[in-house]
Amino acid sequence: MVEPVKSAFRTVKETLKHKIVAGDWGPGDLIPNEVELAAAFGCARATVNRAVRELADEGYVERKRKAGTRVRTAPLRRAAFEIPVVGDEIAARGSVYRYEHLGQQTLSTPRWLKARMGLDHHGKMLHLTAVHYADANPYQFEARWINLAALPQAAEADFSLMGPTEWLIKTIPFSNVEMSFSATAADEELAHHLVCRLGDPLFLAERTTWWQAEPITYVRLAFQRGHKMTTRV
Amino acid sequence: MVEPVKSAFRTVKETLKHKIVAGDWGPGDLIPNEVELAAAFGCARATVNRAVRELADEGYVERKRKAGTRVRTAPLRRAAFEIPVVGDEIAARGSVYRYEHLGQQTLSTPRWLKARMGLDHHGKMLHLTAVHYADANPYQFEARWINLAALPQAAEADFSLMGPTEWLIKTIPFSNVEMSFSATAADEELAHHLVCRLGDPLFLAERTTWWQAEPITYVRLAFQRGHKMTTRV
DNA sequence: TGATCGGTTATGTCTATACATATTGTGTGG
DNA sequence: CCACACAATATGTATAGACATAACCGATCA
Repeated sequence: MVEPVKSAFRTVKETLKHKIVAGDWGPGDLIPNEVELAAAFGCARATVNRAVRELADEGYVERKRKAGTRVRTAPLRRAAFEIPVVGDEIAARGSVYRYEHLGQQTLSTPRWLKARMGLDHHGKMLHLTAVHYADANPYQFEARWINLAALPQAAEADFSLMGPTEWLIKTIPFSNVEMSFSATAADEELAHHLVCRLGDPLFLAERTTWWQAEPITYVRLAFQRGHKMTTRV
Repeated sequence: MVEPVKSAFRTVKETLKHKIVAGDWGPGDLIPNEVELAAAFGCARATVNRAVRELADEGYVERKRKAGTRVRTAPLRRAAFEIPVVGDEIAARGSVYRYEHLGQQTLSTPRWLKARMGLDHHGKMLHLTAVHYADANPYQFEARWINLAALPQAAEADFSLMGPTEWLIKTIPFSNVEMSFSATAADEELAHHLVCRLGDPLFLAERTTWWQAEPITYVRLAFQRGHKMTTRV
């Protein structure tokens, strides 16, 4: 547990947050304005401003000019996940990570993929499949498409040594991402590689990545049976 | 698309972010210090500080006293979801929301639930089941347990009118939550209520809620076949 | 009645300045 | 050559003061 360093704006923030969480100030209630709070806490308005601004960012209050600051009526329920690289995730759990490159081929872009990536022109895709292992157990099956029109270097990369995820992070470290999560039934391929039965329910993550508005890659990650993705808010 | 209002710190932030995303400054690179940036942008150091601090919060850079500010080597991949109340979610998609309360009973806490909620003492739980509909179609099956030791009022609440989620938000608007997502196979009950086949893969969300360190409720939400949870980062 | 125009108010941002604090690097003495 | 003290440095926080801006509210006028 990291105990945050004391500082005036943190004290103000924690004090106000406590009043909200404990219900002293209920949803919809107007809280004192910044000048009053600054006087009450004996600090500058800028200090109160930072405290209350952060509470607004975190979804505790809503602020409006002239109208003042109110406790949110419908508190924001946000879930945030850190998405680690699969190798790091497995290593962090104390297991040995192994990556098996199954194969790659250059294909013309399937229709469904063009729709998903928002591509209008024709072009080639590099298609890769791989399995990620934790110790001796298959952990995740990866099926990836890389847009060769945007990333021609991918054709020359050697994905038997470095996984496509690592290679992509190295090549374009900052990108925009759309992720979606769902459930799917194991087909022949998944059942074989993840060592489960045909039709078993599997947790599925899909991710499309853009770099400067250009679609780069789409990946479909099927997790081992029973996998859970967890977060604490 | 919301075009953010122009302001100096936003300009600084966007300019720096662009340099990072475009690769002008690569991972690990040291960026100019606040005084230099302030001079370059012709603004006060506090303005630069806010810009860079927000970039650090968003995972673009790492800051250390005396050592300076560096572009993150392993950019944080975060996925954030807004978790709406199911009724609002369905209404937002333009469908008609309907809620069907199936039943409720008071039970002693099962062993698995005590483990999950971190309860050591014995006590009663209110167990509820319900189905949420979008138009005529079942959307989500809800199985919920409410800790009566922490929330005795729940025993008197009428959950045929107001869904347990709404009731809980009203009762304890601000709480801590642990969520997890996985895939499961439809059992008899789920197949019946969600109108799918036995064994169909379903997307599952589980949520445990605490209020001031006290466990309040655990809920298991099974979504209609094919459901996807999507987010854009 | 109703639309419009200012004035008032609370938040939003910015500045200049100051001191605190973590961390690095340097130099000194053993 | 190492340990330790100390200076240098970049970020972290706080201050008072100022002006900007959105939004509410009442007054004025068609």
